[in-house]
Amino acid sequence: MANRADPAVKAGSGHEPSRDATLRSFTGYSMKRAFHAIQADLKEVLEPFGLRMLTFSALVVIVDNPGLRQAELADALVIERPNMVLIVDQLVAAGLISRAPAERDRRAYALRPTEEGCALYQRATAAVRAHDDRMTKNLDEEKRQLLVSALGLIEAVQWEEDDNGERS
Amino acid sequence: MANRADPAVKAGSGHEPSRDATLRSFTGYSMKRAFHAIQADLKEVLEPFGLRMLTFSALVVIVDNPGLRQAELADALVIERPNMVLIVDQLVAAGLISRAPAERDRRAYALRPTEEGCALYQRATAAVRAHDDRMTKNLDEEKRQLLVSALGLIEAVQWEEDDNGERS
DNA sequence: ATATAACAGTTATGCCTTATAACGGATTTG
DNA sequence: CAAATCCGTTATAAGGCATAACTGTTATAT
Repeated sequence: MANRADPAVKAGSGHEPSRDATLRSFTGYSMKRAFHAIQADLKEVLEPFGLRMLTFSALVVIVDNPGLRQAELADALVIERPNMVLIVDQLVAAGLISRAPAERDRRAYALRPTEEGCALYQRATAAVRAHDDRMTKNLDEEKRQLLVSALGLIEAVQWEEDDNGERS
Repeated sequence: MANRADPAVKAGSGHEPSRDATLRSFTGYSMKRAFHAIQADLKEVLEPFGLRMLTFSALVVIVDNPGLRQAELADALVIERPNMVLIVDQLVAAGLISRAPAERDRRAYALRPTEEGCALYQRATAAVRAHDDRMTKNLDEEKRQLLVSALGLIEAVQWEEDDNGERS
């Protein structure tokens, strides 16, 4: 039980030494707070481009993988298909991508960036890269890569945890 | 400018090497995916206790800081005061905390855990600790602490960022 | 070939989280 | 005392996320 994190922070001393000491010992809590900071900053970064986090992410994947279908896009971004509809709608309405019927399958749509989409992709990714550099400016490159690596390992746990579901 | 991340991943080769390669170069994107995995797992962990992430977090802070006010609790968890009301309501309704009038200030409430709250705190934190260990099982202790440290440094950027052209 | 299952996109719906404005009551400050 | 501030609250809105159910379409099985 007490392998780590044994703060026992109690009030009453006179100054409060961060009232969330116990929560701080949980990786998820620290991640939530850090991600919240990133999210708030990124929102302001993307606002001038008329993009949100999800529309930006979708645009990037579409530019990098022109012609993919909505289901593939949803899979890549780990978004449920129903929630993908509005995101694609918004990108189409903004003239950033086109939703053309897919070849050999009249059910699906092939998503491709327009010229405006490609242009905005360039400017937005540069801005987001600057944002990312700013948020990680207190980390040297080694620590930053270790952070990303650690995040990937955490995400991967869900796939190796109980290998029940997928047959792939 | 091109200090890192130059994927230029295009489709068409035949096998798709993760369609979100560009996004993967952004710290925030990796963090979102990792946090998403943690959140999903934690939700199931807390469900048997009748708790959500926010109610659990609030309960922990209240147990660790008995007698604090709602505004202080909201501050500690970086939650807006209006959103704190329902969380506290839920904890009170579950009989886990008490909302007693504060001394010397008839506006405020002093939040204290009940015995049931303390008991649930013990069991829930143990379960969450196990969950956290499970999610970080692929990280040795050094990397895990480095991860938490890096997350703290990222979160801290928002407080030291005033000299730049950003609006506060 | 035809019935059945599986799939792509969509609609509708609901829950949770987050954010803001505004209010009444209480307290502090000038 | 008057004004500003603070505490908790209500109302409201937007966004993210998840599920069921529906339409057409494609693939599969008998």
